[in-house]
Amino acid sequence: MPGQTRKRKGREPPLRTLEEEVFLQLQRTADVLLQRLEGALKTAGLSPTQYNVLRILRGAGAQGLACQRIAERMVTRDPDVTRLVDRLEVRGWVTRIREKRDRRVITVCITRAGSDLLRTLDKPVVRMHGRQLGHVSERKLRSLIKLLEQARGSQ
Amino acid sequence: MPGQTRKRKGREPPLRTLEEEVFLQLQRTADVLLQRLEGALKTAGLSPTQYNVLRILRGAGAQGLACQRIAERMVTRDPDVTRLVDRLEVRGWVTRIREKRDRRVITVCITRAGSDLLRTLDKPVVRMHGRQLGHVSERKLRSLIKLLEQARGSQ
DNA sequence: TGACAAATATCGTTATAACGACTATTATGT
DNA sequence: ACATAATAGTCGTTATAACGATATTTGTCA
Repeated sequence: MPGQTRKRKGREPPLRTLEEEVFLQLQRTADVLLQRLEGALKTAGLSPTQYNVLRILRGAGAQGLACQRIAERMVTRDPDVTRLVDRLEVRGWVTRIREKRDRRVITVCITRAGSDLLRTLDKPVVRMHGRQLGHVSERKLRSLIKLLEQARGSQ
Repeated sequence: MPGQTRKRKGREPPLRTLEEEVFLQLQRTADVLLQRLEGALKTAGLSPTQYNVLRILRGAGAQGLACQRIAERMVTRDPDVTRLVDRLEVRGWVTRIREKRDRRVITVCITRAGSDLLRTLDKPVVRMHGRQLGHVSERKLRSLIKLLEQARGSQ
């Protein structure tokens, strides 16, 4: 990691600020936890992003969702929903429909196969999250959520 | 987001657990803060990962660091340090030396140009982090760090 | 109505990440 | 000393992300 505290001759790199420390811890923790999810999804051939989109679509139900609405709800931004959906469509997990009312809009729906796939993942994913964070008390988890919300609140 | 609470006919998706909620908040917050860093680094043509490696190398000083040591210290894992270093080398920010003592090892050092580049970024990055998290009290930031450490402690 | 702006999605291209296989070098054990 | 394993880094390939530019359709307003 950068920003050491020990002295060296010449110009030293600046000390790390508390804010930067938070940033680094956050990135590091997010990465570690993400790796676990990747592991749980690997058998299904899904990336975390693809999994996220399928779950969004499952939540949307039969009426589906426009691409832009999908983008808004994603955990991590991805400006190119088109190709993300492309891959899901090729594998038969979603379908696309061009809206008649507003022909600019494409509505995406999860298929039966997509729902089935998700269902096989529900329990493993919940278990994985349990193993991952089960050792932290509920009180602390709630506190963590609050702090995270605050941390990105200023955006 | 997936995992709604409202009822629907047929099988409903399972409710979201507290652990999963923490996971999602964590990913979301990490992503939002990362975007800010990307913005601050864009003028220099650096990605957050490249920036991270340069800072690691600055911290290592003149003696440099083996590729594997770099990988260990990175904020987010990247198994392919080779090509990451390739790009930095092409742009003149690092140099590579094959070690005589153990010829399997390549030691990477930051160049003067690399250090200069980092120095121009130091203040903007600190300021950016300040804007990003300055509205959260020091006490809360410290609490957040502790919780994040705990959250990934079980790995 | 017609010109122009805004919204929506798609696609071309380049850069980077991900996954393995591979090479070179050193350590280990008999 | 030699075969074998372990270590460190490189590279080939495929998939995905990032950045713009480009249709297409709809809304706005003079």
